[in-house]
Amino acid sequence: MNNQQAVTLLSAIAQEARLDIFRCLVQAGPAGLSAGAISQTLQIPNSTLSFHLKALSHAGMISAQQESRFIYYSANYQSMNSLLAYLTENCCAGQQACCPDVICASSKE
Amino acid sequence: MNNQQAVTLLSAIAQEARLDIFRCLVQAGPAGLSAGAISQTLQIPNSTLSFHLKALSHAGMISAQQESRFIYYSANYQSMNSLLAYLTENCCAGQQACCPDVICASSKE
DNA sequence: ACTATATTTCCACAAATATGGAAATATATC
DNA sequence: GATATATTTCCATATTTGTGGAAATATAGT
Repeated sequence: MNNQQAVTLLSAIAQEARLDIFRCLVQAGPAGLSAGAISQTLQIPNSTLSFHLKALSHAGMISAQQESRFIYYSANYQSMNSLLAYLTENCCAGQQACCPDVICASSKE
Repeated sequence: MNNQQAVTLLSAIAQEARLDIFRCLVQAGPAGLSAGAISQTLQIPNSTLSFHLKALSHAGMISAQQESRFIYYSANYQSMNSLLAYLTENCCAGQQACCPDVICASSKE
């Protein structure tokens, strides 16, 4: 991960509609959701949704997988985690206690 | 943390110069760095740096603290961690194994 | 007050981004 | 091949964002 890659990923989710879409997919899990399901859940017009899905996909934040007439989109967990790691890299120059463990509550139960 | 707050924070660091600045401060620790030190380290013109520091500060990603002639900027670790938690909230609807613990390597040693 | 240093504001311009209706393009079913 | 559904492309427009020189504003030391 470098600065530009991180900016690409961050820009992808630094937008209300796209952040909603991304979190929706993060919570949906690896199976993902079809464009239609996302459109219906989040009440986003088709053309607008398509624009944002493309942006997320192009940035590498999500992946698309065709299945018959539907296209299933899913979060790219690897990108997400690389990004989070980049942001916190060498945090506080090695002095503890500045940032608690908060990643992925679901992986902690 | 809600969608708009998260977008505000993400937008703040979704830009090459600002991401550099932010990471610089994350690594500098709570004591922070003066505007001049940042300008010198990252080779950013004063007016441009000021613009970006203001953006980061206004978004709540960093904090400013005056000390004599200098203004020390430091990362707002609480914002950062809230943001990371929001992104990964309810990840995979509770099924493990999608996202490893990656937060703040320095707090793990 | 004068000088030096630190930081911000002002400004004008260039570039990128977000929006949604209408039409076009898949893909499946009858 | 006709029809229905899913998704994308096209387009024009409005808005936001990034840039850096020059001038203005702090703050400290002499």
